[in-house]
Amino acid sequence: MVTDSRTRLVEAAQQLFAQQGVSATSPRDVLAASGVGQGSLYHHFPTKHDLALAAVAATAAETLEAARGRLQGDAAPLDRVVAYLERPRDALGGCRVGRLTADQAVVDDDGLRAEVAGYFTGLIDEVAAVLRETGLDADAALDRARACVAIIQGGYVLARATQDPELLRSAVRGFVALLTGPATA
Amino acid sequence: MVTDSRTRLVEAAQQLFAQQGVSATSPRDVLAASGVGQGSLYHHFPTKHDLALAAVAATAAETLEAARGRLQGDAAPLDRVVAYLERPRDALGGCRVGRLTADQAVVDDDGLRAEVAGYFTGLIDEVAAVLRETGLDADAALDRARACVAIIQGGYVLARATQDPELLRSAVRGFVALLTGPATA
DNA sequence: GTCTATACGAGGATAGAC
DNA sequence: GTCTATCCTCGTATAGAC
Repeated sequence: MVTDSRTRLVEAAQQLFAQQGVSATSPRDVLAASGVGQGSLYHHFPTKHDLALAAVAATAAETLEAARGRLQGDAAPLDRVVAYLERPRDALGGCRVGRLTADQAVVDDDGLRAEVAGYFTGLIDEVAAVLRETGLDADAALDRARACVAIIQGGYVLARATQDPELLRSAVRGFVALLTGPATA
Repeated sequence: MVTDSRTRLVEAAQQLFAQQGVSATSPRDVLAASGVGQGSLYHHFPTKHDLALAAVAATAAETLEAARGRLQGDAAPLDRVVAYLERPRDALGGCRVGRLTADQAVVDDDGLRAEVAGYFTGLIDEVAAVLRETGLDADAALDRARACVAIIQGGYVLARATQDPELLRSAVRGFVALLTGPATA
C-alpha cells in the first residue's frame, strides 16, 4: 500500500523539524520533501500549526516509547539507567524533542509545548520509577531522574556547540561515574 | 554621553537574540528596539550576519566573564563549583548562549558557532581547573566539568519544556547530591 | 482529495538624498 | 553617519477548477 498524503506530510515534517526546527521549516519545505501538492497540504492541515502539532506529537510519542523500551528490562535497575544514558546518540543532530524548547514559537504555543512537556515528564517519571527500585526515596529519585534527563540534553548542547560528539559522551561519563559511585570510579 | 548607534544596535540585538534567537530576529526588529534608523544599521553592519557576530561575541564574552568571577574565589574549590551550579538563573528564559545551539543557522555558520564553542570550552576549562584543585586527576576533572556545564544546560531545557523553573533547580539538586557525595546526602 | 494560480505581508537588503 | 524610499524573494496562506 502506498503511503497516503497525510502520512507522507507528517513524516516529512517530522524529519524537517528534527533538522531545522519548527519555525525554520516552511510549508513549502514540507511540500517539496513529501512530494505532495499544495492543495493536499491545506486540505489535511488547514494551517501550519495543525501540521506542526501532528508532527511534534508523533515525534514525542515515538521517542518516549523508545526510551521506555530501554528502561524496562531484566537487568538491574541502575544498569538499565546507565544503559539508557550511555546509548549511542546522534550528538550533532541534537535531541529531536529537546531542541524544540529553544524555539520560542514552540514554547509560546500551548499545544506544541504540551507535547514537549509530556515527553519530558513521561521520561522523568520512567527514570524515577527505575531509580526507586534501587531503594532511593521518592524525592531523591525525582531529583536524580531529572538530573539524568538533563545531562543528556546538556550533553547535546555541548556537542552541537563544539561540533564534537565526544562532549556528550564525556559529560555522560562524568555523570555516570558519580551515579555509580566510588566503587566503579 | 549618549550611547552611539553602533552600541545601541548591538545591545538591542543581544537582547532580542536572548529572547527569540538569531534566526527569528529580523533587522527590522533590531531597528525598532534600538530606535536607530535603517541607514545606520546597514552603515555599521553591512549584513545581518555582521551584526549577529558582534552581538553573539559580546554576549558570550560577558557571560563567560561572569562565570569566571563566580568560580574564582576564596572558598573551597568544591564549594565554588556548587555555588556556581546553584546560582539563581532565569530558568524559563534559557541560557543566552546555550539556546543558540538549537538554531541550525548558528551552528552552520563557522563564525557564530566559534563564539558559542569558545564560551563553552572556556567555561569547561575553568570548572575543570577548579575541580583539579580538589585532587581529581585531569581526565576525570574534564568529564566531571563537562557534566557540570551540561547539567545546567539540560536543566534549562527541562524548565522551558515544562514552563517550570523548579525542574532546573531539581536537576541541579540531584546532581549536586551526587557531586558532594554521601557525606552531604 | 488533489492541482494550479494568485495574494499579501515580512525578511533582508540596496539606492540615493541629506 | 543617518534618513526615506524602494526592491525582490520567501513564508503562509486562499481561490477555484478537476
